[in-house]
Amino acid sequence: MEATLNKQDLILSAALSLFADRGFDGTTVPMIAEAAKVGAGTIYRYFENKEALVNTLFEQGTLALTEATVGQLYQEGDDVRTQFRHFFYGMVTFAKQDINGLHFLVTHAQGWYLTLENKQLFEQLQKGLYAFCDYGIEQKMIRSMSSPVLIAIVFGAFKELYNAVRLGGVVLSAELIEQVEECCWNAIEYKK
Amino acid sequence: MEATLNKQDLILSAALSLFADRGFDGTTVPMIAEAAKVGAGTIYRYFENKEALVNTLFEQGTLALTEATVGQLYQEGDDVRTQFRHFFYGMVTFAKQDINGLHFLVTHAQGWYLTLENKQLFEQLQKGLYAFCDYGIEQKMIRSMSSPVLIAIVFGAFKELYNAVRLGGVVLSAELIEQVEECCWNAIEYKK
Amino acid sequence: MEATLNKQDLILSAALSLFADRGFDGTTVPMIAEAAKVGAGTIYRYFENKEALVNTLFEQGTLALTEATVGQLYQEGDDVRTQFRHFFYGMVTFAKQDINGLHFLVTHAQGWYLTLENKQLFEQLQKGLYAFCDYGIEQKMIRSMSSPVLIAIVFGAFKELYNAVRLGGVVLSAELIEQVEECCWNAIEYKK
Amino acid sequence: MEATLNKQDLILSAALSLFADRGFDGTTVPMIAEAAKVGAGTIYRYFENKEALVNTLFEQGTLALTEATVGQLYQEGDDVRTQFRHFFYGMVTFAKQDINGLHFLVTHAQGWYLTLENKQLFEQLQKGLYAFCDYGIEQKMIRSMSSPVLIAIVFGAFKELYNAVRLGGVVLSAELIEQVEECCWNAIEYKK
DNA sequence: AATGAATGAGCCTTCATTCAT
DNA sequence: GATGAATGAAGGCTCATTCAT
Repeated sequence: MEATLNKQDLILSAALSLFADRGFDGTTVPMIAEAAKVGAGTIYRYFENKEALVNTLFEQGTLALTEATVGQLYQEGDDVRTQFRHFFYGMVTFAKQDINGLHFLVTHAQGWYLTLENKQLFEQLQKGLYAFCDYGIEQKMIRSMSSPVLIAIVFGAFKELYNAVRLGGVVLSAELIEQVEECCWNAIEYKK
Repeated sequence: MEATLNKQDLILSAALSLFADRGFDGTTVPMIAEAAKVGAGTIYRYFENKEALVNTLFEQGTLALTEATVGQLYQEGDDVRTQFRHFFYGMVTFAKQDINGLHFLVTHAQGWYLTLENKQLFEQLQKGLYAFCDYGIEQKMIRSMSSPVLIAIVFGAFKELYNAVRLGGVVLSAELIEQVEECCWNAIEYKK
Repeated sequence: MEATLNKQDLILSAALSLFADRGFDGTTVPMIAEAAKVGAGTIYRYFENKEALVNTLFEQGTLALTEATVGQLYQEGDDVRTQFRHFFYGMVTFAKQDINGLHFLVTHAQGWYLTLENKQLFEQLQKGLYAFCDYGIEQKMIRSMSSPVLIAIVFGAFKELYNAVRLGGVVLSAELIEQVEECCWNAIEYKK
Repeated sequence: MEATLNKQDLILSAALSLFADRGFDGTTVPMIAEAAKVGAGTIYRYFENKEALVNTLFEQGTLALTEATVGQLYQEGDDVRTQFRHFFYGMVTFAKQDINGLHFLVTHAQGWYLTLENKQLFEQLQKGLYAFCDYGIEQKMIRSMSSPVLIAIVFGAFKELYNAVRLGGVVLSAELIEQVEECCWNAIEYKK
């Protein structure tokens, strides 16, 4: 069944866990090899070096998160409140899929080892979210504030929450997620 | 003015910046020495090793943040809303004092190099904040949710915001801070 | 011929020479690596650290010397004089096999880096020799003196002699060895 | 009373103990400073560097041992047996004076840090002893053997014995010393 | 293709030596 | 003269990377 996981995926998956837990610099290639159950040399058949590996993970993650969030916005006929919900549940889905993926992305987004392309890719994601905020402000649905601040609030809250989940301190029920979504919306919604 | 800074403080300050930017494992002792403008060996006159250095910073930071936040709570005669404001402005003051300090703390709180004492110190801080949430819930001023979740939301938002400030993407005016404080309160306040 | 020597043996052999010549603290790992014609890192594939390396050598040497000396004693039917000869030629054989081995052992037997096990192993060797002296005294073949003193005399003489050989100042012929053996026996034999 | 010991002597004395115990390379300058109860910098007021310090000790020791041994030989009217006794008791006196001095000399005589002058000084001492042996052989009082071998036997035995004393395993009474002297003489005396 | 032994650059740390006080 | 804080060269050791099998 899961024998279909090829070596490259094994390596990527092992590396993601370790990077999320210990950071790029705190993770050694032998650690990844052992966790992926491959020889250390094998990693270099699939990735030019350790930096290429982290950049591959970062790119995949950023693209997936972009798709899961920005990609949910602007669905025809949706009002800003609904779009926000879609955006939020996009993050939830992304986070659920791989509890480490989100933490890896946010803890490695400023890494010195990231390529310019990947740094820009992450900025694109942020800009997409800023644009949504600006649209919501225009529609008088979202508080009139600098959109990076608004995104920081929502995204920061979400990120911290899932970090607590990842570390085992919090268990999220569907109901709780719904409440958190409401909290986040309350934080940024436009008040008459 | 600042010529009074002794070598130990120079080292601590340089290390804090570098740890905040590159993480513990991504920062080398020679990097710290160069940034502090001291010889590499000098660092070992003040700190037993690199781990002792990071633990000193972590302890100082955690104590200061505890004082700045939990220490602001439960002032006589204050209602929950006012206490929250004090707590929030405590964080603002802390963050303003050393823009790297907050980011350092949160990015290093799970580090393998932390002593048990420091891990417990940080947990104490969290527990203090949870207790405040529970009190607010009891007073029907804060939404009835698991307090770690509430703290994650407020603290995550704040942290992300100041990270944006640290990275230069956001400039905080007094007015903007006030608004953010309101946002955070809105996120968690009790709704009839 | 000796192309069969594996890396571990190359390292052990190079380390033995250097330790014998310069002592443990005066020998650097890069020195050993160069002498063994391996990379410095390779040494750590075979030995946990420099101390483990010196302890391996010490253990091997002590066991071999014990076998070569104490192991020669108490052969059935041998009188004390013959046993002494066997003991002496056991040392000769040991010293010939590796001219550095004996000097390494005696110069490192008090080292702070030795494990308790190795210190005890060396003490066992000494005790074995003491026991032989006590036996010889009982048989009225060896002078009645404290056995550590008797052993110090014979062993010290032998050791110093082979150190002179090692340093190139003395060449030992079979005949000379025989004479030295007689000298040593004369030193400790029982006189009517 | 002993306040007359100046700093230089304090340093020399502390260094001698430490070198004898841990060897030159295993002894650090701060160790010496602490044992001598002076600042580390003070050592450099009296000695150009660590090597100069060890060479000073080695020179003093070699000269004193030469005086104590070779200096006792060839006293008018003494036969070879008596001269040997004087030589032997010269060593005893030397060793008694500073139990570490003898061990320091013999364990450091091949050190890479010794100056050529000091190496030659030590060789002179050896040559003086060789000459005595040759004289004794000529007089048919000492066994006809290569004199370095004879010296190795006597000196090696003596050295090892006093090392045992130094390490606390053996206590030498006047009577025991007399016996050991006899043993050593027996080892090398001419047999009809 | 896969491995892991081997390598050496670079890390953390120590310590001989200097120098301002 | 005496000190010990400061330094940086060098040591022990790790680990990213290569390559023979």
